[in-house]
Amino acid sequence: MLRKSTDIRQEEIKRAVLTIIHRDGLKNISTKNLAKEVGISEGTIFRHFQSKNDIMMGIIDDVSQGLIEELKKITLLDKPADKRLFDLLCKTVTYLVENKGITILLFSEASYDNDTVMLKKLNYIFNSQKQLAGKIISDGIAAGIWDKTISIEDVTTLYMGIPITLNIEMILNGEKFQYKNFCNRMYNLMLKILMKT
Amino acid sequence: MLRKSTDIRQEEIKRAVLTIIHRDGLKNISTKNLAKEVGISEGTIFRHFQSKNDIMMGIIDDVSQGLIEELKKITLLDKPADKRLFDLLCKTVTYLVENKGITILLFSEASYDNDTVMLKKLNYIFNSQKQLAGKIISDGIAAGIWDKTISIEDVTTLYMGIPITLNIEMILNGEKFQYKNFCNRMYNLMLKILMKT
DNA sequence: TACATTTGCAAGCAAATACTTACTTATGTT
DNA sequence: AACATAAGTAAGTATTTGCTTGCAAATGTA
Repeated sequence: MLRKSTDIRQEEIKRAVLTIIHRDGLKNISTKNLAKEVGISEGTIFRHFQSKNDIMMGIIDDVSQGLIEELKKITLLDKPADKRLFDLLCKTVTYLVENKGITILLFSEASYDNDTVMLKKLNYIFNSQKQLAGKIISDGIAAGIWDKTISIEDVTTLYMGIPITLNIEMILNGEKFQYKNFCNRMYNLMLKILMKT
Repeated sequence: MLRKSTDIRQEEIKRAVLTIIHRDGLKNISTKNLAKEVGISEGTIFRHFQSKNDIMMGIIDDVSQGLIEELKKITLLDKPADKRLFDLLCKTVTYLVENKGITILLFSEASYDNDTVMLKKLNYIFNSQKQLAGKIISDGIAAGIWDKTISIEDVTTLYMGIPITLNIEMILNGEKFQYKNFCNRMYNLMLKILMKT
């Protein structure tokens, strides 16, 4: 009987959630299937997590501490705004491609039970991204490289559509979808919006 | 005992699905809750639908025959491309606001069980919108009002982010979210992308 | 009025759900 | 070697799930 620490098992279980969502769909993330995927018994899952909801919360916290913290660093770097916006977008796209299933989870959890704690966490993830993009755009305008007449709120709303569309395409078109150059292509469109007229 | 025809009951049941999703979350669309919302017994639901899955399929078919057919009409109207693009976007936004819960349903069904029939229906809904927008943009370029160097595929990908972001905002910000002028604001951003340089 | 059809419901079904219990076994420490 | 602790399991729990059954009553039609 191979034994592993709670730290390691927690990571394995969280990873299994994303694997199952991406491969088999949301319907199949039962604790029974989760256990099977990891190769442990169902009871062991509850040795390492208090509840199934705690697993989901854990994954969402990972996104906050992983992706969002990375994006903050990019935003605060001492680089021109256009470079930072490009990096911000590409980092997000890369993260979503490498963690397939995460947007489905975020979206479904957001819609699952109108749970306020969950909604706050998801609001943070969504609005952080939006605000960081807004910060960079604001910097670019201040630096004189972008159009000062545009509405930052509107541009960031449109910006937030990019990662979400990416996920819809990933679900619907599966392996066929081309993420190569995806961030470059979307970045160029954003540039045209920000461009001075 | 008040009795209604299957036609009417089917509409009531489908409407109840969207109401519950929007008000209480995805978790609560059990046949028991559905029956309670409509004011009938659980058994009666299965008098009017063969299965719960058939209810979902019915709603998705409604979107195809309702929204998508409307959008097709707009696309084929004899109007300038810019007017049609505006109408297309506004019709979509209006539909989503009036049918709150529908995007959650579409998205969750798409991710629920990797069911090919369902995925085909959803692919049709997604790609139809994308193609109709592409058709209008292509017309606008042919008419000489828009930039012929842009990638229609890229612009329509970005375009598809708009209705989806709208929904995320509706879920996360609830009643606070301002849909007023939403389509105008997004339309103006699209125009800037399409603009000749 | 007679009768077939449609719509309704209460009660029940097997299967699945998240989670618990009682107990075993491996592992690190003294 | 002795022991405490952490990690594991099989077999349960109560509850919920989508769906069925048998029968009653409303409705349309002759």
